Amino acid sequence: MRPTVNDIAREAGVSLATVDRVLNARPGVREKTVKAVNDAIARLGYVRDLTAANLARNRSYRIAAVLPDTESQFVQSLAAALDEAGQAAATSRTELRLHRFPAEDPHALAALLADLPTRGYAGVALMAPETPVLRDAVRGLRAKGVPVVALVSDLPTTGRDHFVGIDNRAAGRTAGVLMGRFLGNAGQVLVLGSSLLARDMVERRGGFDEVLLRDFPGVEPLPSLETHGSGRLLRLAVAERLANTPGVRGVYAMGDGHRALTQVLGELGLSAKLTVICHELTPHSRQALASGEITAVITQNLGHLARSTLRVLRAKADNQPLDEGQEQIRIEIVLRENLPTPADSTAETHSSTCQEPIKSL
Amino acid sequence: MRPTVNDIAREAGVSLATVDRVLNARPGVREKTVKAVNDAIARLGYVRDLTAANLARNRSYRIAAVLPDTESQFVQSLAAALDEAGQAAATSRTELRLHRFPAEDPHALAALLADLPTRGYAGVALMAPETPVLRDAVRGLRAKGVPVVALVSDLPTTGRDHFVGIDNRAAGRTAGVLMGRFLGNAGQVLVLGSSLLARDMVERRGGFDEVLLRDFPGVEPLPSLETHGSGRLLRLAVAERLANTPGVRGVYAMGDGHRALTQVLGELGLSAKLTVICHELTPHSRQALASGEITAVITQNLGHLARSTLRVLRAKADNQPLDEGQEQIRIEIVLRENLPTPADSTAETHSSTCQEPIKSL
DNA sequence: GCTTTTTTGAGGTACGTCACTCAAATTCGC
DNA sequence: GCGAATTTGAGTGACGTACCTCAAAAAAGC
Repeated sequence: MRPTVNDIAREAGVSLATVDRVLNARPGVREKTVKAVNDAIARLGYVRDLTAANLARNRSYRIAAVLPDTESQFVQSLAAALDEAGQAAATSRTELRLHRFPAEDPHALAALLADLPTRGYAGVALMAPETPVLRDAVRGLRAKGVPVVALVSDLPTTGRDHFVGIDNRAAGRTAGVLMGRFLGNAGQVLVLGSSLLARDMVERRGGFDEVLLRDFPGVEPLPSLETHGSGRLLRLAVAERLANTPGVRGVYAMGDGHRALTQVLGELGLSAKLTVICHELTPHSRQALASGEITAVITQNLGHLARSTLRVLRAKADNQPLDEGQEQIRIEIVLRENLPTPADSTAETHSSTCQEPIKSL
Repeated sequence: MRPTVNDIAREAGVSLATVDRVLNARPGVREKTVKAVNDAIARLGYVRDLTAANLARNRSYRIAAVLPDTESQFVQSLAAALDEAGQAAATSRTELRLHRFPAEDPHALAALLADLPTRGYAGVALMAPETPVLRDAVRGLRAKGVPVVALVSDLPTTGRDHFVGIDNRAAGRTAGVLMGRFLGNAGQVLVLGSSLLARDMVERRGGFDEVLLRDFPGVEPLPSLETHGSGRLLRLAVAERLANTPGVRGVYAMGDGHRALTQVLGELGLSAKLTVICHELTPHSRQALASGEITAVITQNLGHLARSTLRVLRAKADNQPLDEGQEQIRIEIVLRENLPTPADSTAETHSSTCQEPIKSL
C-alpha cells in the first residue's frame, strides 16, 4: 500500500496538521520539525497523490490563449491544437479560452491583455510581435501575478515566464544543412520571409546563413524577400527574382505562403525541379510534400506545443517547478518519407471526439 | 462549474443513489428512470470525474514493463525513460515495474509473463522478439484481461492491444531518402543489422530498399551484414567488406553497435569521410553526430514512448478510448544542427532528478 | 383489495488531500 | 520564571465519486 499523509504523521511522530503544513509550505513550523517530516517522507517514499490533491483544492485553471486574427493555415492549425488540448485538459480542471487580436494593432492587443486579469485568468499564452506597447502590457500582467508564456516566437524583453516553441536559430541551421547537402554544395538559394521585423524570421535567417557560410561555401543565399503575408506580393517577387537569377537551385521559405509559392513555381514550370525547404506542416505544405513540390519541411509538433503551454502555465500558476525536458519542443524534419498520417497531427484535423460520458471508465 | 452527480440527480428528479446505479450500471432501475437520468446527463453535459472516481475506488494501476536484459545503450536508455515516466506517473496512482528477461530465452520470458497476472498487474508493456511461445504467452495474458502493448518492435500476430513505437518501414524509407540525397544518387551503401530475424530490422531494410530502388537508382545498397549485437563481429565484417568494395560511400546501420562502427571507421581512417546514417539517439550516437562521424540519426523520442506506453495501458485497463493522435510516435531525423541538448532527452541521461517530493505539489 | 416484488430514497462511510479553527503545549525574550 | 509569542495537536468539513444498508414508495401479481 502506498503511504499516505497519515503514515507520514505517524512515522514522523507529529500530527496530521503539521505534515500538511510542511507539505504545503505553510508557515509556523520549526526547522527541526520540518526536517523530521521530510525524513519520514524520504524513509517511506511518500509521493503525494496529485489527483486527490486537485480534488481537494477544487482549483481550476482558466487560461487565455491570445493569437493574431490572421487566417494563415499555421495560426489556424495552432488554434485548433490549442482548442483540442484545452478539451483534453478539461478533465484536469483546466479551461482554455482562445482570444484573437487584430494582427496589425498592438494597442488593441494591449487593451485585450489588460482586461484579462479582471476576468479571473490564471495564465496567458501569447503569440504576438514584440512591440513596446506589448512589453508594457505583459509586464502589467505579470505584476498582477498572471504568468505569461510566449508562443512560437519568443518575447525575451517582456520578461515572459517561459517560451514555448522551437529554437528558431537552430531551425534555420537545420534548414541550412539540408539545403547545403541536398544541393551538393552548389547553387543559389532564394530566401523568403514574411517580415524581417519578426524575431523568428531573423533568427532562422541567421542560423541558415551561419551553416551555409561555414559548411557549404558553394551555396549562395540571396537577400531575403519580404512578403508581408501577401500571396500576390510573394508570387510577383519570386517570379521576378527567378527571372533575373538563373543560378537559383533552391528556395528557403522561412514564413508562411506555401500555397502562393507552389503556385508560382508551378506556373514557371519549376515544380519539383528546385529544392524547396519551408517551415511548418500545414495541410498545404503536407500536400506539397507528398506531391514532391516541397522537398522538406522544418516543423514543430503543434499538439506538443499546445499541451506544453497548458502544463507550463499550470505549473507557473502553482509556482511549481517545470520538467524542462518534457517542455522542450523539438525541431522536426519532415520529408515525404516520414510524413506522419493526417490523423496524427492533432492540430490539423478537427475531429470532435464525441465521447460517451456514461460508459466511460 | 462542471456538473456533478448531485446536479444530475436534481435535474432528473431522482435521488443520488439512483444516478449512481445508472452510472455504474447496477441493476434495479426501471428503463424509464434510466432514460430520465441519461437525458439529464446529456442536457447538462456531465462528464464523470475520473480522478475522483479512481480515488473513491482506491484504484491504482500497476504496470509491468518487460525488456530483454541486453546491456545495449538503447535498451538502457529505454529502461531509464520508462523508469522516469513511472516516477512522474506515481503522482497519479500509477506504478511501473521493470522486469528483464534473458534475451535469448523465450521460455523464460513466457514464464515471467504467465506469472504477472497473479501479482495484480493492470497491464504489460513488452519489448521482445516474436516467437510462437511468446505469442501464446501474450494471448494468455489477454485472456485474463491484462492488456498488452508491444514496445519498439511490433508483435502483430500476438493480438497485442497496441503498438507503441515508430513505423519501422517508414523509418527505413526516411533513411533511404536521406542516403540517396546526401550521396547525390551515386555510390554503394553498406547495410548493417543486428539480426535479420527481428521484425524491425526487416521492415527498415524493406523501406530503405524501396526508396533507393524507386528514387535513387544510382545508389546500390549491399546485402545486409548481421552483427548479432557483437561489436567484434561488426568490426571484422565492416573492415572486410570495405576492403573488398572500394565504391562504398555510405553506411546504413539499422541496429545497435554505434560504438563499434565509429571505432572501425576511425581505424580505417574513414571518420567523417562516409555518409553514415543510423538509428536511435544514444550517448554514443549523439557524440558521434556532434563530431561528424555520424551524419544523421533516425530516432524516436523515448520519453514520449514511455509516457505513451503508460497512457495507453491505463486507457486500455479502463476500457477508455485512445487519443490516437497523441499516441503516435514520430520518426525523428537528427542532424548535428538540430541535436537536442542532453537535458532534453530524458531517456538518454540517467540524471536521477533527485526531486524534492515536498515542493513538487 | 391484498401481498409480493421491484424500484427508489435517504443516509452513511470511504478514498487522500486541502484548508481551515481553536486550544494546548512548547519555546522565547527578558 | 513569568508573560508573550511561536509551534503543535486535534478536529472538521469540503472535493466528486463509489459502494453499501435499510426503509419507504411504487408497481406488479393474484
